[in-house]
Amino acid sequence: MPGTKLDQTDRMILAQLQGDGRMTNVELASRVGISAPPCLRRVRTLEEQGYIRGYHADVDPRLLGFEVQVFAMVGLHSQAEADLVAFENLCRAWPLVRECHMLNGEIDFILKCVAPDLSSFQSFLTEHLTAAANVASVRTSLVIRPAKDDPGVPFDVLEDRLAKEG
Amino acid sequence: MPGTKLDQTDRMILAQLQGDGRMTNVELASRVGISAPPCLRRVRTLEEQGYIRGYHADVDPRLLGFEVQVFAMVGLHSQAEADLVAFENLCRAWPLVRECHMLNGEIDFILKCVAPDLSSFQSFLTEHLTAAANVASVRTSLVIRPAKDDPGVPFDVLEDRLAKEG
DNA sequence: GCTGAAATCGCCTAACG
DNA sequence: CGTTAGGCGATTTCAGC
Repeated sequence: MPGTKLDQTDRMILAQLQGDGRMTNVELASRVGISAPPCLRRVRTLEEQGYIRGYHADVDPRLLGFEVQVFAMVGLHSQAEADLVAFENLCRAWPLVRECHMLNGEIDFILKCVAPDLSSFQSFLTEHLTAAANVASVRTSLVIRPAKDDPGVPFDVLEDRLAKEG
Repeated sequence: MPGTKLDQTDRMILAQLQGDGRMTNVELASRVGISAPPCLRRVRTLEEQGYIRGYHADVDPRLLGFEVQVFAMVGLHSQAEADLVAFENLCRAWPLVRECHMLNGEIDFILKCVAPDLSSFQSFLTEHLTAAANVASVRTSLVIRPAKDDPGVPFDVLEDRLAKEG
């Protein structure tokens, strides 16, 4: 599906749209040094081939009343594939769970959660997460403060790498 | 700074732009049931007041050659504020570290990292992260597969909550 | 204050070279 | 990939609720 490999213009487009996803196409085109029509064609292709998975406004959870962010490290009793998938599907159904990643090592999953306040998170924790089938252990850590939250991919690292390879 | 409280139209705008940050303003206006000019004014206000922190294309790291995603749990020797800030600034300077959150409990920080491959991550780990001043312990877990990665805030939970309060 | 309607301006996006 | 060109969206202005 990814099909074609990207040239530097494509990578510049991705870097620009990662930085400002609402930029107009003419602005984008001028920044990457081509005219608008081919720029738009490239963007459409990048979307179709999956390089761009979507565009999202970055909304401040705290200002909207979600005061609490929590990381939850989850261990399961069974790591059989069917049981892993079952737990992933549970996570997808829980709106307070925003991210769920399967890990190697002792922790099976890490979950990034938000909640309006501590008590509603505790309710979720006791009534849903720790109560779920196959869940063996849950360790939670409150986010005291977010120190860095950059989107996606470091394009400068990518360019460095490509430069060294030739 | 947040100043005014949001009405339901504002929250619908946020929910829509979180779902598709590149939607045109007329499309957005029709979805939330008002005409384009007031809709645009609301969006600008939401941006100025910090409810919308930015717009970002969601770029696929793997297709761009970042095959490895890692969570790193970091413990520090000193939790004095100056030392915490010093570590946060290090993280901000490391491009492979995409997120850094200060936590309560035994773990002081959790880092979400990306890297082109395992060996470049190992290099970063040994030469930079574990070598950094004040770092006491680092535990890393590779992401086997991402199971859920939803942006921001669950607006359905927010609306439920507001409905119950009246 | 807010919204909506009209008008202008600029962008998007075909078709073609 | 660039240029042209027609249609649509964005944005200001102004009037009404």
